[in-house]
Amino acid sequence: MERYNAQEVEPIWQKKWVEKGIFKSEENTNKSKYYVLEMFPYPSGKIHMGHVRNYTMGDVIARYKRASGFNVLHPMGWDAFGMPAENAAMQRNTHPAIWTYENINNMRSQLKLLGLSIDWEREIATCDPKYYVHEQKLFLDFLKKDLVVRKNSKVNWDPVDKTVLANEQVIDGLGWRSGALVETKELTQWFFNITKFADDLLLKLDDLKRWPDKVKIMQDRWIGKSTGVKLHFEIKHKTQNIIDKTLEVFTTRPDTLFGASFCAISPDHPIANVLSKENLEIKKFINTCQKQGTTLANIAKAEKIGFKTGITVNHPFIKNKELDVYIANFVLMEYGTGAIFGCPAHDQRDLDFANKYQLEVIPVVLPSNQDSKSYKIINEAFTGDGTMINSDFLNNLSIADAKNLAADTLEKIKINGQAQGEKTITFRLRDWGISRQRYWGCPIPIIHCKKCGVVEVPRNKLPVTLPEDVSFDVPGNPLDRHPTWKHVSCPKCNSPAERETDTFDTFVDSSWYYARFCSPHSEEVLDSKAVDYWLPVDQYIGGVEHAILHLLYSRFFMRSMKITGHVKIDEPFDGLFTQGMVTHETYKNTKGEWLFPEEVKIENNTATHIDTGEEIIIGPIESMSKSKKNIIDPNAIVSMYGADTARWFILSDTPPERDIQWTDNGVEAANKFIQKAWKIIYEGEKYVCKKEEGIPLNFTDEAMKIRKVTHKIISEITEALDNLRFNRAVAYIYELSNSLTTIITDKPKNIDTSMAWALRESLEAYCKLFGPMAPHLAESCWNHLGHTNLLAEQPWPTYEKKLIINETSVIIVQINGKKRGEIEISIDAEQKEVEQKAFNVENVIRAINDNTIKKVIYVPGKILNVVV
RNA sequence: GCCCCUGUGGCGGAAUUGGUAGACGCGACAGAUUCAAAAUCUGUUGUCUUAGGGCGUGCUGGUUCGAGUCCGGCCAGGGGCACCA
Repeated sequence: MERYNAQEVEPIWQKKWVEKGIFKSEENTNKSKYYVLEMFPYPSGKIHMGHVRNYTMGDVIARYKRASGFNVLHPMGWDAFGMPAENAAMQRNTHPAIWTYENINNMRSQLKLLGLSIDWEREIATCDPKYYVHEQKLFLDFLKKDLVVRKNSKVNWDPVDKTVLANEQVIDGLGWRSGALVETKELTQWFFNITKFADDLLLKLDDLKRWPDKVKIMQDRWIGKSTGVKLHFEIKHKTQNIIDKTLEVFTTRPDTLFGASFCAISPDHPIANVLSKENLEIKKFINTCQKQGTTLANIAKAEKIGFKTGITVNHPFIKNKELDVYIANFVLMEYGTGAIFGCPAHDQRDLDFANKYQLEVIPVVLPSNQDSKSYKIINEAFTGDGTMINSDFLNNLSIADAKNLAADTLEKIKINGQAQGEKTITFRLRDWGISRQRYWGCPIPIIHCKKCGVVEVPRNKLPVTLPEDVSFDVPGNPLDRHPTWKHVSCPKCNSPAERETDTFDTFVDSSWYYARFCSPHSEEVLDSKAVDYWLPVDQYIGGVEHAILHLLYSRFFMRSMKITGHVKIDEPFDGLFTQGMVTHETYKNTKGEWLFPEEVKIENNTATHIDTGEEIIIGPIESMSKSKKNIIDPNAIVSMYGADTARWFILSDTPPERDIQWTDNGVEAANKFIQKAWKIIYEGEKYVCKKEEGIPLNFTDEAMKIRKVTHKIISEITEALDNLRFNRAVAYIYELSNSLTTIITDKPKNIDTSMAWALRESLEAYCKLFGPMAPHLAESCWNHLGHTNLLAEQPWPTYEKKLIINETSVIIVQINGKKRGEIEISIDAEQKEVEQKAFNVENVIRAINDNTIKKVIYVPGKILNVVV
């Protein structure tokens, strides 16, 4: 027998698939469609094991669905804009475009080695003007429908690099590259009006039945809807520069108003701002708060500090009661109105604050097990359910009723001609800022004219492309300092004007790429026929790290594209699957330096350096990362074992949503299977009938046995793949392998025609079943069984129901819930019959002994439990 | 602090949703083959045992004829959010 040589064989099948174009997809309204999509990669230069896992899983689904008769769309592209290209440009003095396209070429060829069933003719790169011209059109469409707003916002500004930093690039208040103290700068920026859909984005989460709950919960909390009351406290005493007559406060607990003992505003509140100008101590205090916000977050989190402003407000319900207004470090300007009233008894933060400044603590909610006279709050606020006390007209009500009554009452009271309070809904979600002061992104198609203001670039002048002659040797945005690029004439009045030099956040690029894949070459933004046919994505697969932003932005884009008439539906992804990470042991030498796995030799649980023999410490298992060097290069695995081994390993043993640990033993086992399967087909083929032979009338018991196993396993694997349980599918493949091995190693000499037929049936099903997971091997096996067509074009095997139902079943006999024996009996046997047989089992007789039988429970086909 | 997930042999993990716990794989041990090794194949492999069984799914209590699965309380590990009024 020839050893199966994956490295030699795999390219041959890959070439055949391409030649026959079997992964090309076209709209075909006669067939049900199935759109499989994996999150497209950032072209960093090399694929990593995370990619292998992601794309292998998608490929299994794509191949399985294709075999199951679906018209499958399975495209691939590149999330090609973004900062790493600019960083590379700075470090290596190359152009971002050159670096990016080189990386794309590398990664494309690496991905192709994996034998993925991708329609490469649909490939897109977001940095391609042919792609982003449509993004610019979409932006202008959104602008017309008021989905885009322009407003001021604070950004992290690195004064050395002269650039805006993302939050994650600010480390302890310093720029990650320059180390400069990051400043807060106010810039006018473009925003997508995502808050417009806040309610709908929240509500429709319920309809996403095939999304992980985890992701839905995260989005729910991110949107952060809360219902409450916006209260206008009348300001009683104030300093001269304060012009406000009321202090606006948001609360979800209007029921606790009678327990209010102070008000507090955020250090960033406009009133605090005014005060800081007239009072140096307040200014100092605010500065301390702001420092704590970034650097000392962990230390400061416990301590609640405040500053008494001297301003007081009137209590809305209690005449002549005034509350002091503090500036407090724990009040956030970004949430609600940036001001609160404090009810220490029923909010821990407020209680901590009140205890520090000796403010009164009035309990207004009484837990059911407490007495109102003795009930006191000392160090722990009570946030549970109860009845109202010390609350005048709210007394004895439940919290819910008190909330309603308090809110209704506030709406009726008028101060300064307006209601004192109104029911309000607030969201944590804020509008999506999309302006980035960077070069390597999609230009925002806007021109700023001194006379006409903000002017759209006319559609026929799109795309606004990036200038190529830029340098990265000086800090700052190359678009801004380019000698000619930004200077244009106003499309409206023709006078000198300037281009917008900001580019889009790269999340914009990835918020609609899945739609563009439906018609990647269309002159329109989206071809409605294609989009209506293919969308939504039936199965989207990617890392959970995109649970919020990318997925929420995409959901926003679909809604917006619906308003602009590009699509007809709201939700982009019908099914979502978030796969786990790939992990590996870590290795360090005694100096504490990380080592690559290939530098380490492990014997009997002790590790030594492969060259020097020095002692190596085996560290914890962590997700593969360059910094810890615990990485395995997919290329190395593919060139050593072939793609099928890598694919097989990544699918085996570990459930796909969990982290998978990469081990050498695991890879060996995967490779062993590849060889074993080939051997089964190679040896088994000697005994099978001709492929055109018809089904025999009768089967021997032996033949029947293998047929039954085969059909059972077809049904199991079908179910496993329907539920993305790849590890279980692999286990069932092994089971069939074992059954087939037994037959083949027995080398049946007088094989009869029914066995020859059953064996062919089984071997062909076998190939088809592992086909989606090890596609190259499957083609070789299919070919060896005498077929000249491609397995990738064969239909998924079906099972006969009657072959997976047994005529007899094994009934477990229990005494008091403990297994005491088993009997085999016809599937439709009556309970009486089962009992009779069971009571003749030696073990059962012994166990019952002299005890009297109290009760007998019979679960048909499964269990007979005798209670004695 | 809050929320979510996970906890089953030496290891990765199965268990049709309340019905034989440990499928399948790895590792280990034994045997076959071999001059020998690798590879391959065949067994054995939760644990204690007086060989009848006993005990076993993080701990603990409960519901049930019957619990890995359901409910209450805890413990541990991982992830997410974090002063959200």
